[in-house]
Amino acid sequence: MAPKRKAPAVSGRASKRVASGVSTPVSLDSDDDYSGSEGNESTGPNSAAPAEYDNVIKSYQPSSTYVPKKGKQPRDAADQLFRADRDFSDQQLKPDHHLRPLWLDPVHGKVVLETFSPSFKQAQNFLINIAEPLSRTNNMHEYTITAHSLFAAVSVGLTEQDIVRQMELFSKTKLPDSIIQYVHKVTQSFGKVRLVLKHSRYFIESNDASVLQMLIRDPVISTCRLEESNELQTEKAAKMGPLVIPGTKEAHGNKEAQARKEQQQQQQRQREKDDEDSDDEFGGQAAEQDMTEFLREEEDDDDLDEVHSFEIDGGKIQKVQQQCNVYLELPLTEEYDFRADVENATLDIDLKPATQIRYYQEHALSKMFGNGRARSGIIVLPCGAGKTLVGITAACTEKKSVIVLCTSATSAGQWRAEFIKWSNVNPDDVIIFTSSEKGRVPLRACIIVCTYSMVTQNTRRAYDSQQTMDQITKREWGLMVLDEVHVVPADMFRRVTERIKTHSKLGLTATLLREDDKIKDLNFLIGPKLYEANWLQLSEEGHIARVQCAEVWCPMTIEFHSEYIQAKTTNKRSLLSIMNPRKFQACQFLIDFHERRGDKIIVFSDNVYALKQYAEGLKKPYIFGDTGQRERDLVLQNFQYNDAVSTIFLSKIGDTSLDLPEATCLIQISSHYGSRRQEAQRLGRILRAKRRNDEGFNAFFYSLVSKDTMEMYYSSKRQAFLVDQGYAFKVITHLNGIDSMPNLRFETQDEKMTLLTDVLLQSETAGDEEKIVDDLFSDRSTFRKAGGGGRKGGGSGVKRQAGTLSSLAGGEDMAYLEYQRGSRSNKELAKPKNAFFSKEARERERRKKAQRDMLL
DNA sequence: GAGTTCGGAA
DNA sequence: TTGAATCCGAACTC
Repeated sequence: MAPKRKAPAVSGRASKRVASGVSTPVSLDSDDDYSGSEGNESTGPNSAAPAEYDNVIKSYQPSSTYVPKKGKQPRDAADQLFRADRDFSDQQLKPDHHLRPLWLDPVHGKVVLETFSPSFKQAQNFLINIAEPLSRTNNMHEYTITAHSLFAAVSVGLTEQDIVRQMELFSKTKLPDSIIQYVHKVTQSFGKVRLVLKHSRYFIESNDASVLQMLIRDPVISTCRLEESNELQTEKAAKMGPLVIPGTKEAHGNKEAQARKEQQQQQQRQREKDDEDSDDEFGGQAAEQDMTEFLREEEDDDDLDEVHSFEIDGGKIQKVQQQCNVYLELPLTEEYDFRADVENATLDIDLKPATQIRYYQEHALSKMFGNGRARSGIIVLPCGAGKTLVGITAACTEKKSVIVLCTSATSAGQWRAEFIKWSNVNPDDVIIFTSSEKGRVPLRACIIVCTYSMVTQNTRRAYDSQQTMDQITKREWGLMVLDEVHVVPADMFRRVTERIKTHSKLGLTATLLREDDKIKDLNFLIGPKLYEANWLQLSEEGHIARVQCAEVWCPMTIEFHSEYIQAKTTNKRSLLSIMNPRKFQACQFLIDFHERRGDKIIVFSDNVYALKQYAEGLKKPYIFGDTGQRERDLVLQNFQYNDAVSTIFLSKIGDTSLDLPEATCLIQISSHYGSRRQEAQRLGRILRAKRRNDEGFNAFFYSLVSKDTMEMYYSSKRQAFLVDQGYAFKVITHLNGIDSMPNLRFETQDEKMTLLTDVLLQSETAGDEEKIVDDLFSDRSTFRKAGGGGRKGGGSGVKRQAGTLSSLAGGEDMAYLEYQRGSRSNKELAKPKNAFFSKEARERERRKKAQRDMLL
């Protein structure tokens, strides 16, 4: 028997959630015993909590029957990390705790996983199912158990017993009652109620009539009902046999694939065996069982029951979902029994025989189709790991009409191409619906690929697109694939789930995060997160590239820094820190270094002015929003095929809309505040590097940061996601060899000063272009006034004139002249047509010429 | 094809 | 923790 040891206090993010919670049983002055956290019991100070707190309380973490040690008075700043509610030192450790990898926080539902533990792998597989990963660093992974994460666990087929049994197995301490009770409470209520689409009508369905009776009485839900009576409809539930997902081992009869598969399986078994061996040390029974087997076994257990239901208004689904999910903690699961569906036509589609999906894709799909039906939910895979193929395989499994939504017209085209590439679908059945390509929607089963905006457009719809839209909203879809699903919660995009009637929804994304809190809406708009891949694991296995991340600290020059200190606006400050000459030099050095290694380099800058300065200063081609399509293609083609062009500069246009499989090195010179998603997305640009399988290949990711500026703060914030994924950022404070580099820009004081004055001038006028442009008309102040406001202003008459100079260069005279001449509308006349006066036209010409010179 | 409008991002 | 300012793409119009 091991002596009683102290369990460490845990602190961190999850605890924040509880900070304001009424339920936290912390009290420094009360000796009352706490019988629970519900807050409406009459013991303890919480009894005073007003009734409206009820929901808040409910949504909190494990209802705690755990009573921590009585608090002590805080003594110093660090003391809050060891507050009474986080001090679990009185928890009894199991004798063989060193073999078990989990630390459980009985109050906040936080879990710390030791990666060096012998049973780390099984514990991780298990935790992925029941908890949200917060952070995965070298030695510790941090998870949190929430209502949603448990909901996801239940929805992929785990039972309360499975969860408790495994937790007990992995935990270093005896499983606290608070957690057992929480799991019980949550699993009892979750997965009980389903949302079902039948004959274009929506029903709330359950095997348990009493739950539905309760819902009918709910004031919000009752208003969403279609029938008046309290009678429920009742019918027998159907039962189905097992299902085979295409592209998996069961699906492949073919010998060769079989052999290959078997070899892989054998390796897999060997790996598992290794893991098991370590298991046996403490007799882990359940851990041996792979999660997918769990899923298969847990199938069809509700076949005996009758199914009860009531109908709700199709337009109020979101309201019902929100009510159930957020307030009643009774999330609606959406499952589509597509094999029993005879109403909707079957789509003739299958994966091409040679197509094999990777193990994690299969894993993800087995979560979706685990019980023979299609569950709605979200699958998280890093860029380049084959999200598209997951979507296509899902479509091939259901074999019903599919609608694919993507963010841009380009990616719509790519989806269509991928469908044709991987499956045997008739190309005529894959229809693109964007503003530039409006296919006709046939009545038969088909695949529609369209942009979100095409579906969500509210006003001014072209006639033919309205026609197509009607076709889409009128019919029932089997599967809706939402690409880049993290964009969906934005209020606009909510409409897609409202407008399109679909039986199942599959969300795909690489980065399930936003800086706002709308991300949690996904839980009821689409469904729970079904699967999330571990980036590091995939890169170790060679599915995506290995990446070295580094943050390069560039000291500010004295002049720049003193200007930075004095700068009044953040705009000026950020420009100064971006244009820091030392940073420019670092950039130049890194480009040179990697070009010589044979890398293809992308340099990102959010700031367009800086982008131009850097690119032109280094004589490299660049692309930003205003760059025309033809020019873009020219630059990209050269980047891809021309060895002389190894570096291109991109504005944030490159974040999403360009496909750049050649890139192997990425340098970031400025970025948008603390956006973790942008950082992750940019990293994603090099994950699909074609050369990733070369021996010892590494991709590189640099962030250039000016020291002693806000950039330092933002940079650390941005990295949070990647660090949580397990990436390590090296800090480089000095680039070896930069001092001896020939032709370094901004070496002389003169050059630096010129740059500084340029930057200062720019920062004063940035975003206000008309001020600097027009040297023909010198009295700026007058015509700016005359211009009638800026971008947002201008109630009547000519709108948005001041957006560019052109609107008012030479002021009203030009416009007036044209007005007189033609009979065009006001709007059109506001801008002078004469290219000579247009700064932008001149600028465009100049740029085109410069780029051509560079490329040819 | 160029320009306008709108909405999103964070 | 919030907001302004900026950039960008899609859809539509002519």
